[in-house]
Amino acid sequence: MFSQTVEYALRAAVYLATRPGEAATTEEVAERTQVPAPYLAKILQGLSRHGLVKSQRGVGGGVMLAKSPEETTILEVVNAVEPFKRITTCPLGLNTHGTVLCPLHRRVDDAMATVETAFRNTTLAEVLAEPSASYPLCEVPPNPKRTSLPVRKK
Amino acid sequence: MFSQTVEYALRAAVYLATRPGEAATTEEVAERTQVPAPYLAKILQGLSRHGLVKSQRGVGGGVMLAKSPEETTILEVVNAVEPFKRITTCPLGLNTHGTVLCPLHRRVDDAMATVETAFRNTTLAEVLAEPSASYPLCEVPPNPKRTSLPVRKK
DNA sequence: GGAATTCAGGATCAATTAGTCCTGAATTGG
DNA sequence: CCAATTCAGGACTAATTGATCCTGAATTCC
Repeated sequence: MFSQTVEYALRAAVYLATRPGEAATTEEVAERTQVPAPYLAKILQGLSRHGLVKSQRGVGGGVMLAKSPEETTILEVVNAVEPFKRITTCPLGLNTHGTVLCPLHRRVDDAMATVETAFRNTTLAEVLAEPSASYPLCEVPPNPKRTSLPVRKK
Repeated sequence: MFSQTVEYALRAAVYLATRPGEAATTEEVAERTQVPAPYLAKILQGLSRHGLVKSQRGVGGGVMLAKSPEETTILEVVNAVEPFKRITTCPLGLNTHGTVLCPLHRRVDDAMATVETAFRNTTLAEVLAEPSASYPLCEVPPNPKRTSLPVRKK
């Protein structure tokens, strides 16, 4: 129901939320979220253009959330990569009755509205705070803060 | 959020529900639902294979709902063309914690569950019965019953 | 300044989805 | 039986989505 890209963007956002104010490299996020690194780079670019994350080049750089996890909703993340498109006019193009949707599209749009609202009301902080048997990304806890430069592998 | 194919299948199903027990040709359904006829033919084939519609070849043939509109839910239609895929296991593939989803995927799946339930609880008859300012497919009422063979155009 | 690091952006490729077309088989009516 | 009708199914094309790769620009450290 949601695209691969949305799924990837949410994973990345949640991971970044575990390290607010701290830059993580694309490579690191990719490993922790199990997303193909080059594709994730594109997605993060998109989030950056939409002002959801800030990026910094060079040694010690990377990407970090632009706002706090408390202020970032998962709807914002979704909208940044793939605008949540509600049904506002008749999909058949026959706008013979203004903005009133037919019963079919009314019901479909109602379902979408429910999802949109749920996503609007959920912040990254809430996702992280939720008591659960598993960590946010089905993973072990986040990396420790980088104090020195990471050792280059090979 | 839903694919074009799902949208088309729902339109076709709703249209057929306006004429229960009566066969409509693919061409007729395509015109009334504004769906490309050859593509709709494929979709109806799928609905037929899943037992949602019955088809009949030859003069006077066409497709009709296999069950009554009261017994056909929009979830059945959706599932016939594109199975509603809930999140049952960790999408990261790290099934280190059985069937417990992490908080992120728990919330996403909850949203999907809401939609699935709404669709399961809505029949085609309910869609048609809903009082509204517009007809089910943003259209004029359905064609009258075919009493004689339709005149070939051109 | 130079080397290493890290993101930005474009070009490209592969896979999936959407849509078309053609031939054949079933059915009906003369 | 023959012609018209109508769906079934396969082959094919086009558009979108998912994914990779390469070059360049910004940044840091020495």
